[in-house]
Amino acid sequence: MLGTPSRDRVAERRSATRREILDAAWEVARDHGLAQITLRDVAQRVAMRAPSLYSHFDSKNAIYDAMFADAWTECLAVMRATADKIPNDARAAIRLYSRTFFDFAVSDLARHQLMNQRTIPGFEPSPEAYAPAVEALDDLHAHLARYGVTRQEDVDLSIALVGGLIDLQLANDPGGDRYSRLLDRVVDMYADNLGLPA
Amino acid sequence: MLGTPSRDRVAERRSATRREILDAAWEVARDHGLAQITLRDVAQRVAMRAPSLYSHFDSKNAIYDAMFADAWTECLAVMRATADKIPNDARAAIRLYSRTFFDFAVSDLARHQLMNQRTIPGFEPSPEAYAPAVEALDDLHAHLARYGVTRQEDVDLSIALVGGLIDLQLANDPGGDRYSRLLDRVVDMYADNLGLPA
DNA sequence: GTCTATACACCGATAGAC
DNA sequence: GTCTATCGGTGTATAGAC
Repeated sequence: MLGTPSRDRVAERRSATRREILDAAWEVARDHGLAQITLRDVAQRVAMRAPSLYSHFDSKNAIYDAMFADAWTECLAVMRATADKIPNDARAAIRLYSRTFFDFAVSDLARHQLMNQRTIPGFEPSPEAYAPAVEALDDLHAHLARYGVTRQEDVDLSIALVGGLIDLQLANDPGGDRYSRLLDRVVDMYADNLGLPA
Repeated sequence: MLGTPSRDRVAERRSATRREILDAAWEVARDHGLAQITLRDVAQRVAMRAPSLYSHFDSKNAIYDAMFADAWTECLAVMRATADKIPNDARAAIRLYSRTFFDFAVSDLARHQLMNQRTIPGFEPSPEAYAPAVEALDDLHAHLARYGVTRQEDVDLSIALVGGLIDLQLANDPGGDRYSRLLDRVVDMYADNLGLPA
């Protein structure tokens, strides 16, 4: 069948177009803010009209959903990339793990708002988009378990401690280190409280 | 001047109308979410048309601004109402202070989003609206100073610790106590780290 | 002064031609 | 699959009634 592209080629082109749209959406989010994304603005950056986006995404929230999956997939990759550099010492290990997540979160405000805050009015991530986030959480549990930290409330606490610093860093000193430099201290407080060896 | 209300009466009526509009706005925020406030919805609850609100507020953001001042003024009042119940013991005092703020924040999601997060797209509080927030922060500094906690980074840390728990409580277990019950433990971690007497 | 009526520009979303 | 046209909704501005 001359001139008829294979089914794979078609699927590949569709997937590439989806990727271009998502990249454009991230661009808009970083330029004007996550909540300020408009379909017309995204469409313009991929040389389309706004309604054409509906051929690739069911709704604006579906774009947010794919971006949510994007963000947590990348986070998972970053966290696992440091997994083999993790030292044996428990405190040093938790410090590195926390620092990696902190730096990842703080380096992109729009991404952090999408991943960790409920800043978009009607948006709730779908179970599929949530999957990599659950995977990252499972990794955290496994990571802490290596040092004997297995109680749910202890894991909850570690998330609260790091999250509190991230939020303030982004809100009150974006690009600075006012709260970033408190991270190691907080991890040590945490380790002390759990009775981990100094 | 029979039938001509005094200047005071007029100002009083205007102020009362402003109050009614703000109360209606809070109602909408709690019913549908802070970002879902629409002028038409607020107007309907005070038996007006949307454009009439512009006789009392310059813009929608001006309503958010007045609500922001509202929230921090109330917070300040709540915090000061417990000020005379503060025990002498440093740890117990910081525990009570933290608990009071935690409970206040957690009891109203919309209010917390307005006070402590940047969830409304174009909104930035005016200096006047910010004043009670600054006052509350000054109170916190003075409170901690009574126990020898004066370094900026130590104050920052206390805010991050409590704030991290508040955010997770509202996001992951609204109405529950999953993170609330970790608050005293966090305060003790903090006190230990600062070397406060046990 | 206060409110209404009307209008504008923009948004997400849909219908239908090609 | 992409387009044009359009719909109901939003915040906002203004002219004019009372």
